[in-house]
Amino acid sequence: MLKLSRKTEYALMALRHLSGKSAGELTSSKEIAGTYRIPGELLAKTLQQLAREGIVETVQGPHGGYRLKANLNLINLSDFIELLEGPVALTDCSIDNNCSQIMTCTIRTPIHRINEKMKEIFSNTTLAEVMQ
Amino acid sequence: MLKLSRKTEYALMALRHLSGKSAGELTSSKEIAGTYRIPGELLAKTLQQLAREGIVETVQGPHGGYRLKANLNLINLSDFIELLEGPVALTDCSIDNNCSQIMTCTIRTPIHRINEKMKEIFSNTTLAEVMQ
DNA sequence: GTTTAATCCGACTAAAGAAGTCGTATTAAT
DNA sequence: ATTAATACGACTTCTTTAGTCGGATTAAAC
Ligand code: FES
Ligand code: FES
Repeated sequence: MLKLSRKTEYALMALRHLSGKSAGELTSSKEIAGTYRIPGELLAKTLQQLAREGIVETVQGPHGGYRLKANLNLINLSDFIELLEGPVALTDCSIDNNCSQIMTCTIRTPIHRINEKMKEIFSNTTLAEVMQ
Repeated sequence: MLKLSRKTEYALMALRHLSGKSAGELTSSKEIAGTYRIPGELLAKTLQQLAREGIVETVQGPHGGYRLKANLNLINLSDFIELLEGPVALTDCSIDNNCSQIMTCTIRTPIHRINEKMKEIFSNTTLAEVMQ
């Protein structure tokens, strides 16, 4: 139904929170979850994923937490979404060819065209812009 | 995950099939389902919905079936998708305000901006173009 | 007027995906 | 040693989507 997953939403909110902090400052996932009433465990896992991808940095142990690592001006929304929820594809066949309709489908090419335009919007939007 | 539902896919394929027929000619839902290996009952229900919306016309009884009614140049993809699967909204709050995060959310406005661009793409595409 | 081949439509079930929870391990400051 | 944080996989629950079924209606053909 063309909706972003909550995971993506939470990730964006977390990044915005982090980008409001002074450089190097650490924030616990608990603080963020508490502020926005987000399920803590879920946010934690999401932040861990962002850490693996080099978007945030983590410090373990008491007083540990997360802080921004990547430059949000250099990450586009398309890559970010694909990171968290897989390929941006209106249909299965938009990316790979695992679509069950592939042999008989008559709308593949036009849908693909629209898909490209959609991806373009996301590609042309940086995470920094989403934080504004 | 930003994917169209199968219902929408099937509906588009059916419309394309119908638009290949000569004006006034009837096609049974069974013929279409058979051609593209689509579950018959599901396609039938979808066509019935399109009929209620005035996009196709139906004739009951033996030798009955469906034929195009609306001009596909005059229907945009945005309306079509919304007809079949509800509002095009990246988040719950993009349309109504039923989002659970509404009080604390910090990314509402930027997401809304992107949502508008996305809808614009769909609005600027007619069904006729998708049939090409 | 009976049979038949189609649409009609709601209710149901099954499958898939998303969201959230839990348990346990690791890390490092105090 | 204790504590407060991250790390991470497995699990459960919830929601949505996909598909099926049963029975009604319609109208052509015989
Ligand atoms: S929808 Fe996948 S081939 Fe057309
Ligand atoms: S996602 Fe709904 S208010 Fe932000």
